[in-house]
Amino acid sequence: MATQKKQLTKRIRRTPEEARALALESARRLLIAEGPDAITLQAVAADLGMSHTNLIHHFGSAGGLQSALMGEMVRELTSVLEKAVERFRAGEGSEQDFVDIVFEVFDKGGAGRLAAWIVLSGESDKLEPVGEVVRTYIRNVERGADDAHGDVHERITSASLLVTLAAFGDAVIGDSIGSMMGRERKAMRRIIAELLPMVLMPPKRGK
Amino acid sequence: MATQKKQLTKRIRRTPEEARALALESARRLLIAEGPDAITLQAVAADLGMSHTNLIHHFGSAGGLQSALMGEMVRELTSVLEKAVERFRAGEGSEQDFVDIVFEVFDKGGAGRLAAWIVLSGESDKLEPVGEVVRTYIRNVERGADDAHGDVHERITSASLLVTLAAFGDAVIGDSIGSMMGRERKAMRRIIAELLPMVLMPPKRGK
DNA sequence: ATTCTTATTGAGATTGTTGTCAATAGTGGC
DNA sequence: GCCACTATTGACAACAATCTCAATAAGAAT
Repeated sequence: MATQKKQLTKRIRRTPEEARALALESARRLLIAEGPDAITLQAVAADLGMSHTNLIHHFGSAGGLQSALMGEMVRELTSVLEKAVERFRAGEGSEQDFVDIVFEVFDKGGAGRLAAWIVLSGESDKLEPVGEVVRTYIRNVERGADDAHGDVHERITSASLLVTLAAFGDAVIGDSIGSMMGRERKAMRRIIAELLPMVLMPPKRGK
Repeated sequence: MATQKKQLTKRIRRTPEEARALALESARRLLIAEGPDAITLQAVAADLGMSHTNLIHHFGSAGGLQSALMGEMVRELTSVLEKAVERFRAGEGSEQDFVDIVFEVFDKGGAGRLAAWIVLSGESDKLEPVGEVVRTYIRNVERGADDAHGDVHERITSASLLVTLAAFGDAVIGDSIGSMMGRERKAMRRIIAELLPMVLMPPKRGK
């Protein structure tokens, strides 16, 4: 029967949803600002002014918090991608617009650092929902495409690969690489946007 | 005067260089196989069958080991890049050969995971040596290039950006993305090699 | 052999993180 | 007001990682 010390500050009682939302928000800030290792129960709790045991109460464990964060960010990423792809298919934006949106979610949204973290910690399967979006996207575009330019499937997956990898790379090391080469940060986006038509509708080669 | 327990196994005495080399080798294996968090003094020591205090003796601290590993890998990366660039400039290989070499060092060499780790842990300045290589490369190529295709500097940095970011992205998340799209791993290399001439010698646009 | 250097080791001390457990205090329902 | 539910907390245990320190042993030099 251990006795408990007198309470110093007033408790703030939140709904479970709100508590979880606050924690995930804080964890994401930490991820983007200081990297994956900074996401500890203590750090998140301190950032929110609550005890770390409360986080365990809501997420079950430290791993639970990590998984929840990954899940949330993957959901957000897929959602943004879905909308961007839909707009592009409907002809409501230029290649540059599309590329910008993808680059933005990987960079500012933290999806790039998130993906790097997930892969580096050996949990690649957590990225599967993104794969699902990509696959249905490819299927949809194929249905609406004309067959004038050879293998439709190949062209579309090539373009997707190009944009995704470039956006990812740009988000994680674009800052370093850009400053090394003395180029402004947006350069990569322009290059990709200009190359996109070449991949989607390549000039006919020998056939 | 604490007494020390009897020695169980024979000590293996190495030269400092050999001990450091072994440790770095082991640390690199751990990085590639299990991610940055797996590189602990204990894990490396266990892998080598030595005590972790010995690693502290040779590297000063856990951070010292990390820095040494980063330094070594960055040196190797820059060296490989230098040679590849030199060969490509001398016309001794196709675009595909060049791209393959860069992709390979980022992937198998672990440079991709290394770079991601460095950036995620906020030590981007450790990548500066790579920047130096890239800059002298750009200067060299500019000197030998003909001026027929507009802004030489812009074209060359664009191509470098493209290859570097793509190789990095491919090394870190290429496996996941590739399997999501049901494409073989080498697809990205082919795409980049095909696009390279378009960036280096773009078809003239309106001028 | 003897000495000297230093690579190597075991034993704690320390710290940070995760996790358990019982006690406490908001909040809504009665 | 009273009660049940549970979000929240403090105390403490368990563990892993880093690091200090003195002791030890391998190899070279003399």
